[in-house]
Amino acid sequence: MAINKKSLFEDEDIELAEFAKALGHPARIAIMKVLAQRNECICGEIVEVLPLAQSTVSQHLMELKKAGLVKGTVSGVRSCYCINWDNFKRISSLFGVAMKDIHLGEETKICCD
Amino acid sequence: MAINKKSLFEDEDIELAEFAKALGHPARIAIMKVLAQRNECICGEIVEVLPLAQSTVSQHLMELKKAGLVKGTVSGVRSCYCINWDNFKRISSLFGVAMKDIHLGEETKICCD
DNA sequence: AATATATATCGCAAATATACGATGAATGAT
DNA sequence: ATCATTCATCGTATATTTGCGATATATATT
Repeated sequence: MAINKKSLFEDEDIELAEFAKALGHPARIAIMKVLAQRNECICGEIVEVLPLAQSTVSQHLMELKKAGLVKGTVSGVRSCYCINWDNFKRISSLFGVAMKDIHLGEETKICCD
Repeated sequence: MAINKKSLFEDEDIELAEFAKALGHPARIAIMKVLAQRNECICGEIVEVLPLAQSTVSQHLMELKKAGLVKGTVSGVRSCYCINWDNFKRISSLFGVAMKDIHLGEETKICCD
């Protein structure tokens, strides 16, 4: 019974995992890259770049939004998405620090060989 | 029909996503932290630290192994797990660079407000 | 040899994710 | 007012993930 046990973990671990999970699909990595590269907000151009149906891209965008990495507004017929920089900077930095902390454990380790 | 379309993405995006996905669960974040902190390889001590059944922890370890972030050897009755530093350093660095690249896109952006 | 211990694996159930086409809602163009 | 365009959402099918208990396996211990 796949009960959600995630609330039993530390808040930081949950937050880090949510960030990682949001980026845990190549489509969403690609979307973030596209959003970062273009100088204006993007709409359905993302759909053209990705090898996925429009509805599927929409779902991926929703997930990135839910994770706080992206925000979107409607401008006429189109929807305008862009990176939620405040959140992205905060969480990606947190993640980077966590990775660096893990890395600090390397030192004296010679094991599992 | 959930066909696997992942092979249609760029290799780098796939690799980054696999790394992120592997860390996309608080249990696996916690495991990596524990492995990094201890000075010897850990076995079932991980089970004691996590709020999950032994079999579930074993599965999470398998996933980290499959993603190349962890390696394990058998030593007697116990299993010894530790971080696969070569791989971890390479992929986490790749991921860090990708995040930094995304970050470079911030500049002139004032949108979606 | 018999028993205990540690861990992996199997089998299962439920939840979540992935993907698409079809449809709906809102806006822009004619 | 009608039609076209853009995007979100719904419904659905399938795949994957998450989780557990039960069982199997391999090594210590007695």
